[in-house]
Amino acid sequence: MSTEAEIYKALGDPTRLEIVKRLSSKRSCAIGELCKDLGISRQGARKQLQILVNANIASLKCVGRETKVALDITSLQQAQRFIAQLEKEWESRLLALKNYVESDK
Amino acid sequence: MSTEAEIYKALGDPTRLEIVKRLSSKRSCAIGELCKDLGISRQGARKQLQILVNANIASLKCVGRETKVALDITSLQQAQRFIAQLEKEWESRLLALKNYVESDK
DNA sequence: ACAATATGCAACCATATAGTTGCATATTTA
DNA sequence: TAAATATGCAACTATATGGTTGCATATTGT
Repeated sequence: MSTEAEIYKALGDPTRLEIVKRLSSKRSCAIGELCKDLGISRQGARKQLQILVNANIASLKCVGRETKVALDITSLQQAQRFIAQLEKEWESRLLALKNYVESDK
Repeated sequence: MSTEAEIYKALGDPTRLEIVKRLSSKRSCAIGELCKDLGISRQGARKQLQILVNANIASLKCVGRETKVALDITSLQQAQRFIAQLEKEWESRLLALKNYVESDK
């Protein structure tokens, strides 16, 4: 399991976010194809992919001589839930403040 | 306006995420108070705060000799919408695949 | 006025990060 | 089998990052 910070950190780089965007609209693609799209070296792309894999945002599967990359949405959902929780606390605090102000009328 | 990657990058550090958590349950607090809670130097906390401010996740307001820090949820909401959009694309792709497979029966 | 408090700015440091290149290995195809 | 393709691993580099300390400045309380 990844921590929230790990997941956000993985998403917090333009190259990796671009990878995630591309994977979200593709079924899966090979590393070689991906690095051409990104305009960086294969090894550069591979390093970023490993970070996404470690954060459970992407998964790799060897198929013959290719390595297929696919998106894994579980961490993305975890990240989303975390923000939703923050917003919930924020809103309940605002509500408490509102009640306090109104009780003072 | 911040890019998605900037927002995630800002959230992708344990110290900054801790700051965000604390701010979500507090109305606002001074920098001095915050750095004591975090167990790091005031300047260390200040640097992290500036990153959150640049990402529109926190805002600063001078009040006398204090600087009050408050959460700004607009960027958090933007980050959440971005993930929601990714998931939407992901799901529609899965649905298309499902339809394709079933049409093949 | 003066001490205490709360802060900002800048320099510094150790480590992490994003990318590169070179070389070795496994799979496919001719 | 030999060439072409797709990849992994390791070393290297320049820059970014997270934190520190030192010093200057503004506000508050006695």
